[in-house]
Amino acid sequence: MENFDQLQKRMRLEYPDLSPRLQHLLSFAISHPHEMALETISEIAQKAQAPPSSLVRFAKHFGFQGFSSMQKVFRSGLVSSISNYRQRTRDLEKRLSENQKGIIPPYLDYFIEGGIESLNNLRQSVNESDLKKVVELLAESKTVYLVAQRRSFPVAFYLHYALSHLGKPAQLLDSLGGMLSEQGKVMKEGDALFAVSFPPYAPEVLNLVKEASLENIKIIGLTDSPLSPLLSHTDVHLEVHEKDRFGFRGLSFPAMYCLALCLVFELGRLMDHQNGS
Amino acid sequence: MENFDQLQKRMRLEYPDLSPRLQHLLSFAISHPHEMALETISEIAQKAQAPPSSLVRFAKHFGFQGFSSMQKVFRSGLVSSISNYRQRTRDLEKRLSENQKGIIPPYLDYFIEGGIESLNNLRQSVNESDLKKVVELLAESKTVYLVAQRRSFPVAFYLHYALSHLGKPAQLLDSLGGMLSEQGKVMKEGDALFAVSFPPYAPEVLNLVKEASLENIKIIGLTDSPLSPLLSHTDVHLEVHEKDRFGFRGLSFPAMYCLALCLVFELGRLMDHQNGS
DNA sequence: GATTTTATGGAATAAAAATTCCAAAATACA
DNA sequence: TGTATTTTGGAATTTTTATTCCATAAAATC
Repeated sequence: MENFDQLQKRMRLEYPDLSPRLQHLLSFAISHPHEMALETISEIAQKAQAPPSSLVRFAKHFGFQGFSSMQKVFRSGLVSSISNYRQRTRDLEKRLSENQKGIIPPYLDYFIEGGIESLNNLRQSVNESDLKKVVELLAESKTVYLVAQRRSFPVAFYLHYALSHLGKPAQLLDSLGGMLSEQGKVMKEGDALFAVSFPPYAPEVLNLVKEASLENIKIIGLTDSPLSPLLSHTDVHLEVHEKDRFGFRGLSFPAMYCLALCLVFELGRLMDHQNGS
Repeated sequence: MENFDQLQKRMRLEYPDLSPRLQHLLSFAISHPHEMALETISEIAQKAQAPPSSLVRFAKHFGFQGFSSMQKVFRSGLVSSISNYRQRTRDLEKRLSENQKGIIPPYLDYFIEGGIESLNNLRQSVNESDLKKVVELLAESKTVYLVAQRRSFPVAFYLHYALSHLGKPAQLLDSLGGMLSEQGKVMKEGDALFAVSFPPYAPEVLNLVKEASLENIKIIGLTDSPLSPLLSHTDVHLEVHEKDRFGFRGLSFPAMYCLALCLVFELGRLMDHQNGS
């Protein structure tokens, strides 16, 4: 019997020649191998948003007698990935314990562990009522302005993208051409300013926040510590503590993005709810 | 639903009080969890040298409705050995679907679990030699150009920030004023283009990549699937599969940022090493 | 050692899952 | 624009799988 890796390779190769539906199923199969291995044809069909018959057709296209025989290959792949995974974990543990000083590459696992730890910490560092308050402020405000500089900037960009897609009026204060302060002048009472700032706290952001707070604009802060200079001007703030790796603290910000995603999601729900009722 | 570890514990405890046949099945179940999880009742019956009805009886003895519901627990145990957070996610998903009306569920936890799962998957989806190749390409190139649009843009921005801080000449092609194509004209042989693209793949990025590859610029791709249109022009590529949450697939990209951070770190090491020797 | 109770296997049945097939929709082609 | 071809979804059917039930065997109790 053909093994899982071979099958996957073959599938990737044939992708361009498939019909739209089969392409769709193929990309589902590749990104959800566990589901393909373990669930029944109708459960998979539901998740992949396709009828069961298409899955049978899909299997047949790749030369299987039917869905079931294809699933066997996925199952064998699952089992072998388990042994690989266990092996890898053991290896990593061994290397780490043998070699406390210089960890031996690949470092990727090490960064992954750090990311997971940051995410786990997030559970504790964010309290539910602050989160709720932030979402409500965002919902109430006419326009949400987003500001961040340097390494925090991607978060603001990301929020701007997500809010816009939600239909929430949002403006990114990107400091294009050094016009940050001027960009900020557009804000009016009833708007909210979402400021993201991590050390070294950019003074431009701090200034903007100060000015905005004088104009009665609601300020939401996203930062890393209770000592952040931002906090004296915010109406609500969320705190995220990222785990550092070799001094690269929070460069990858998994917890922050996760929190941002959650915010947007909750805002979406709230907005739906308000429209619906 | 009871989880696999709890079940196993309970089974071991009851062992002495079971009938001979059930004892026999129990020891089979414990020593062959994969079979219990994946095969059909009759296949298991055959391997365990017992009739199928005994397996049903076995399951019922432990309070299950039948064999199938017990098998689900074994399956969840199988998967959780790959990523032990997955079961929790499933439980959460189930709770969410059971309770769709107005509860205040811990959505943040749900996104956290998703992030953790993405990070865990990253271990499997990135292979070491590709990663190494990317780092080497970055090290060799005179200038690294970064391109991405829309929701992928923050990653490119982030990489630009990190590379610059490392002392690696880097340029962000940000499409400011719609000048993407013109910005790309600056690239010369000896440079590298790092393109990030996730669905819906921005055509501008694809075009830029095509043009660059004609000019003998090394192309590095960061994308989500082997089916990405980018891939036919890249010299190396890295693949990241983000877990989706309520259809918000990869909006928060924890795995991608983690990978990017790791890349930068490895590049830094390589550069240090080359300068030092 | 007879009788009651419990355990067991396997055939019959029920349930679930996979597959087939056909009509309708979409697409390509003339 | 009409016709042929391909693709698609879903209901009907078949196959597979799980479960029930009962006759028989084994063990325990008296």
